[in-house]
Amino acid sequence: MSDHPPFAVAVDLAIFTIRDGALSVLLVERGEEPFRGQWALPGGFVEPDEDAEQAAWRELHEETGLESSARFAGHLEQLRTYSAPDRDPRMRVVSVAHVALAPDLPEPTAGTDAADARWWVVDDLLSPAEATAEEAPELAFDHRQILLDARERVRAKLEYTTLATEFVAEPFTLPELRRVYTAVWGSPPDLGNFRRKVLGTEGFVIPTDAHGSPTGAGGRRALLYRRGPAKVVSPPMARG
Amino acid sequence: MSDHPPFAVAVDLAIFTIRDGALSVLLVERGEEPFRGQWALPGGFVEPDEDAEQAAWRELHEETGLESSARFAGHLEQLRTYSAPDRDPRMRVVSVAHVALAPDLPEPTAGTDAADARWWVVDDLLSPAEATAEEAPELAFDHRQILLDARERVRAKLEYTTLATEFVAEPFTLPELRRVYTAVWGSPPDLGNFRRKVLGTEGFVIPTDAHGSPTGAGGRRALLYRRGPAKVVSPPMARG
DNA sequence: TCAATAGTGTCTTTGAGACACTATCGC
DNA sequence: GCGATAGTGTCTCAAAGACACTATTGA
Repeated sequence: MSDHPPFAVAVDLAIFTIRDGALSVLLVERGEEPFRGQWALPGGFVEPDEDAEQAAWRELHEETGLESSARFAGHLEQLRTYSAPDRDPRMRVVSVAHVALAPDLPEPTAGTDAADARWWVVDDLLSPAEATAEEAPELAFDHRQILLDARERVRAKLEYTTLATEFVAEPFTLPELRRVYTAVWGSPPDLGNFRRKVLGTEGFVIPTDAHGSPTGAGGRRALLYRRGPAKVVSPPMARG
Repeated sequence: MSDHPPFAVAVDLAIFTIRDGALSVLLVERGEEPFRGQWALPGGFVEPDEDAEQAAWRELHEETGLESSARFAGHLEQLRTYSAPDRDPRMRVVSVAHVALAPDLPEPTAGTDAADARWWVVDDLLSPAEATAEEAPELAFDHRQILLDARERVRAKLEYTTLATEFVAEPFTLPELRRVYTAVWGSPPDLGNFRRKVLGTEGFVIPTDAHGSPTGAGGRRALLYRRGPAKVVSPPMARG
């Protein structure tokens, strides 16, 4: 009972954004063993002087290439810890997985130990039917399970929090915000009911007096909003 | 980036039960440094051949004294991981905290490295107003924060899951189940509305044809139920 | 003027909140 | 009978679901 065998402690990140109307996640192609050449969630080891959340922020900045530039504007939270004894063939590693959300991040650049990095459509990666244009790779380690859990966390939190606003850049329109729900849940919430819920929830969004640009050819210009201070939505917005 | 400093990985448990109508948690008095003599959540180090959840189950059995006897019947789930660099003065330890629920566990016996072990009323430990009969000890390490997070997890999960049934032994009456909500949320849900919700949620409880014994002196005998297969309550039961 | 998108109004249904009422027990 | 607890019924109100309708833009 008094021994405490050494472990390595890592963080892994499921970094989500909405690209072309689809929930997407950042993966890196591993440049080193194990799983060299396979795609994985970005991550790294926790340093001696930082906690897991700080390590996650650091990795997030490194992987998204926003290290030196302005601060990352999105949301980061701990998901859960994965600790199966054989999850890393090299040694005993427990991983504290995190979920990050961001509006419209730039195309990533490969980090120091990654051969490549790019966005993938989450449903392409997780759906068994792989009739999609993209080849959907198997993920390294237990990262498929982490990604499944991360997607479920995001889906659930859209129901009872204002987290969706973290997926859009300010200022944003209500149709943009609605497209976030459409991408995450898989089908669009009713337009009228969606507006009633968002606008009827105190502090969800703050109206501005400006209008957005037209989306395509023709169509009314939507009003622009900013994120409000509210964090929870009660009662929750029901998932389709 | 390629170094991976050694950590110890521990599990800590917030083991809850309802005793005398109050949400209670099991604490152990530490028999060794650091924090010798202070009260703490039970826990221990993860062994090389087990994952965190297995370690949590093992500790749960050890601490509740149910090791050799019949299997523990309650619920166990991961809460979150605590990893502040200075959370343990001896060395770098990350703790994967878990929450466990059980009906009516016996008075615990001190484990190998604990001087004592007993149940505490959670509100006595966490409320700033310490006008209670019990002296409310400061908790060792960051265990006060873990207990706060664990209580909030349980409170939240009573809203949208059938988790409350894990706090009562089968078979149970609806008034017993209602007392679980009363203890966790701090005030009793309306009796009629509570029954409507529980009985109207398919698979929450399964009726038997037996009646319970009278509670005190006089009063109708309540029908007995068993846990149903349902895990979620939708829409959620609103917290008072 | 038409297609496309943004936004409003309203009827229906569901379910929670509140609370009065009835039923069954020990004494 | 009475007090105590278990259980039922019902009125009201808040909010979601469904969907029709109006408004504003570019081509």
